[in-house]
Amino acid sequence: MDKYNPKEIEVKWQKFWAKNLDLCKAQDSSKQKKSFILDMFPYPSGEGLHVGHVESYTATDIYSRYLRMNGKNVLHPQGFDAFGLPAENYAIKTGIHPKKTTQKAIETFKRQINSMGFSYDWSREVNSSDQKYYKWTQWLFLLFYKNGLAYKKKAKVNWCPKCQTVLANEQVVDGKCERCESEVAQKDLEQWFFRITDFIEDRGKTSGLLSGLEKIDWPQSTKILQQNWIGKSEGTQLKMQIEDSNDFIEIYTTRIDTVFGMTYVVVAPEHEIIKKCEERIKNYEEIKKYLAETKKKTDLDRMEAKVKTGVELKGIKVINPFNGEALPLYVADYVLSQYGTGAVMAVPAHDERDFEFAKKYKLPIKAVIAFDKPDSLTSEIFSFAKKIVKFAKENNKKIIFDGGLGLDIAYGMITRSHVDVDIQVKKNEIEFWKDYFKKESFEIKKNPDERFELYVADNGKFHIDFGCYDGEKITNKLENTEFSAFTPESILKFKKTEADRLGKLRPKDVHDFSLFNLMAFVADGFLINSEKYDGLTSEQAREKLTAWLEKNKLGQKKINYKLRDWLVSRQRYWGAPIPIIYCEKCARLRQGFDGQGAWPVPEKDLPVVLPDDVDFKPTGESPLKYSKKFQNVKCPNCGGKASRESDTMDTFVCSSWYYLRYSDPKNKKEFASEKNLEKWLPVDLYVGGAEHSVLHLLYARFFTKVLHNLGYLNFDEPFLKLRHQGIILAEDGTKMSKSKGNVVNPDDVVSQFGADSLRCFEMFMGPLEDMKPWQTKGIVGIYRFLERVWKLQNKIQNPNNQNTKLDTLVHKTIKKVTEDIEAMRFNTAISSLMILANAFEKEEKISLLHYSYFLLLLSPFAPHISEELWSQLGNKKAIFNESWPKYDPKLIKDEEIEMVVQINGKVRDKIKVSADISEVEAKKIIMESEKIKNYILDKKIKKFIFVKGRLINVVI
RNA sequence: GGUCCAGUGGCGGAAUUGGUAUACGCGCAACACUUAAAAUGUUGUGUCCGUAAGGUCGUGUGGGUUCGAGUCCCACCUGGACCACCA
Repeated sequence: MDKYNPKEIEVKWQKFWAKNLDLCKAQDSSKQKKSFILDMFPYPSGEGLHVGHVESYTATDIYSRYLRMNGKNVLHPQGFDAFGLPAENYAIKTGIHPKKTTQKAIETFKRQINSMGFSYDWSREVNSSDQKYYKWTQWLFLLFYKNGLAYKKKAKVNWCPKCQTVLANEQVVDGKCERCESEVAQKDLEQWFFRITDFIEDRGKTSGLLSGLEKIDWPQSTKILQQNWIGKSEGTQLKMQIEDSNDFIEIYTTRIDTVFGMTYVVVAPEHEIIKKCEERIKNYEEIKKYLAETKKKTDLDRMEAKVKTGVELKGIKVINPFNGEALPLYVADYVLSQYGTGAVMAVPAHDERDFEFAKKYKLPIKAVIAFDKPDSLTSEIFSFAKKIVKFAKENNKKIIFDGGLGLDIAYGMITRSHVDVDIQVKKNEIEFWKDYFKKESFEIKKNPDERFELYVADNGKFHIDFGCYDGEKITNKLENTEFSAFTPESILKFKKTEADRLGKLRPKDVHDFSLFNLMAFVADGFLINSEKYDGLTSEQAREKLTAWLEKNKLGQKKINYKLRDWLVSRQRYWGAPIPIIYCEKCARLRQGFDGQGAWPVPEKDLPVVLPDDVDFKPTGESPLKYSKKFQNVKCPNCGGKASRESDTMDTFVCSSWYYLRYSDPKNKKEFASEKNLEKWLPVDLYVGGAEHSVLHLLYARFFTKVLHNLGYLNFDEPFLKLRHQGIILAEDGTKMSKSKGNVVNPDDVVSQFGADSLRCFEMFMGPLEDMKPWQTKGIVGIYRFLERVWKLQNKIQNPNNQNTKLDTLVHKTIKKVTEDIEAMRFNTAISSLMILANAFEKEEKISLLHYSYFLLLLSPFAPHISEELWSQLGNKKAIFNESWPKYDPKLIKDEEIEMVVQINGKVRDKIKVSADISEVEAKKIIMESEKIKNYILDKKIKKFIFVKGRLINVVI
């Protein structure tokens, strides 16, 4: 036998698999049950494959191989998300065409992927920059267009000055470009959008982007992320008249219950009312100046500004329809024009931002929500405290008394005040006080155990934390307070310090302290200062107030979303051209954009091919505009001279439907045939990074929903089960990055240890979804394990006497590995394989059967070595399409177990007993044990707890 | 600021979902093999006390529920991820 030489055997078997393509091939016509196991197709970057890719691809490869061995017809394809900015930017720098760099990168990726032994069905490879693919991306665009789901409009859009293109909202992070991190500016441009907002809620039989989340098996965190991104909020839209005019301002609020606390109104700088009322505004110059200032600010500036700014529109008052109050109107950039109506009612007593603004401009603060009645409660407990003190004096007892109002904090704000009383009594007088509190109908919940433990007494109105002291051991807090602490002054002081400590609300900011008592942000409560609505709960009030508005035609319920329509056009070259033709002549016929007639490219003329004769230098306009080859086009309607849309599509459009194409990648007539779509989709398992939680995953769901709604698909969620792989960090715990030079190149690892070691190591590092640091040293452990597996073949011999202990372990391992793969717990699967290998090593001889089982279990993880050892055993068939072993339930049962003997829950002994020992027998055995007898001595046994096959616990 | 997640040896991480905490691997130590080293193998490896047998404490901190808590509940501390002026 030779030494374990991964280099040699890995190349050998990769060649074998490449020659026997059917092994990986998904069978369109097979009757076996299908399973579609998908990786997010990679962007073929020049940097090559990353260990992070290897992690998720290994996971899906193990799963695919496992399913194949279980007789499933598995579709496990791979492809390339080949359009995108990096290749184009590289082209700008070097002049090398993106097509070339992309092609080269794809070759590298494929070489690296194949060197890992992944069992992809390459016959179904897709490449989004291939015209055979983007023909269908364009076709889908037209389908959207024809159904009113793609439209062009002038809008304020995110503009990245460095990338010289617009960006989707989703691609702007902290006001910066997701890609190059330069600050994003706002520009008014005419752009193409997809109506993703039409699919937030259910549409016919198609479930919406929100409700669809309920029926798919995705990580909870990802679902929540999508929900938050969609940002549904239910509120009220309210019309408010401008004093002495017929103009109205419409505002949106989720807290109409606080409407009586409105003390001013604010509009966004972009709000139309400013222009509309220009003549009436007395300080228009000042306003103009402010608007100019805010226009200069980027979104980032606006967000980072810690102090809110704004200017009053003098001469204009807005009327609160509920009480007729005329309120001042402000323009301030803390109000966003894109959300709601771009105008808000300001309730400084109950909204933090309004509060801040009101403080700065000295605007009135009116509280209209209370949370309980602290004043009445305070007086009640105050009188009770007096009563206790009096009683103590009468009976010559001494107590230490501390108390005050406590503040409950939620959302970082005060939501409720409650009464707290701490009483400490002398230890030897505790029985006396217990009796007293019982008489006062306090429930004593827990016996204080005659020590310094508090217990809670509760009479339904307030509770008392009750403890005792013996003159020495009292808490610091109580030491100096005796009962003098409990005064109205001390309560106020307590509240002040509490608020100071929180740093949230400072009483000095509020003129009237009783107001502070009642003030709270965010939370619901009871209405006060609200005329006939006083006493209602916030929830009741919202309903009544909205109903009143509806009756008077001043407002209605309104649902708002944060999600906007998806901006899909890009002023860049390396993407799929948008298949639209503009004709000036036809403009009258079909008013489109900028007075042009916009015509979809006829289906027979697809694809609109990306031309080669372009200058990549970004000018702010699409490079395609200057390609003669590209622009030389006739109007599909009148045949006259026309021009093409020169923008390309966001690469996320290409990746929103690629999974459908895998079912029928070579189809020239359709994006995929109905038959094949029905055969393979939806995707059964999708694995990829959590960074795609909103962008790609939301867009892909949107595409599926559109196609379902239009009758092309019979499912409305593309990915039934989704799992994320965690990021692999560099050894120092930081992110791997080229600039830091701490990137681990899979090629290096493969040449040193082999692909099997890398695969197994990445799976062994920890749970798939966890973020985990790379450990170069750790990989030798896996290599040693595989080396030992290699050497184990020396021990194969068919021993006559069956080794039942090993039998049990082998079958237990089959069970464990099977369950772990199903649940994608690959780390523990490998560890149980190691345990079995260690057990084999301890044996002088192992049976061929046991070893074969082991290899079958190992093969999805380390396919090369398994295949090699399998063939060395003389097997003709590749282990690749062997059957997955089944465990024998009879064999996994231990005959003898170690029963744990506990005394009061502490392990005191372990006794070897038969596995199905009964409680009676177990009792008998332990009562005879000397060790246990010593513990029990003459103590009374209260009871036994017996857990079959596990432990017995003696309670004394 | 909000939301979610996590905190277990020197390190990566296990723990049948409330039942022997630290599986498996790395590292470390001793020994064997060797002229020597590497490689490999064997043994040991949470803490404190003890020659030992054995015992003590022990899963971020403090409390609670339970015969029994890494696991459940409450409060706090620390770290991470995502979102963040969305009215």
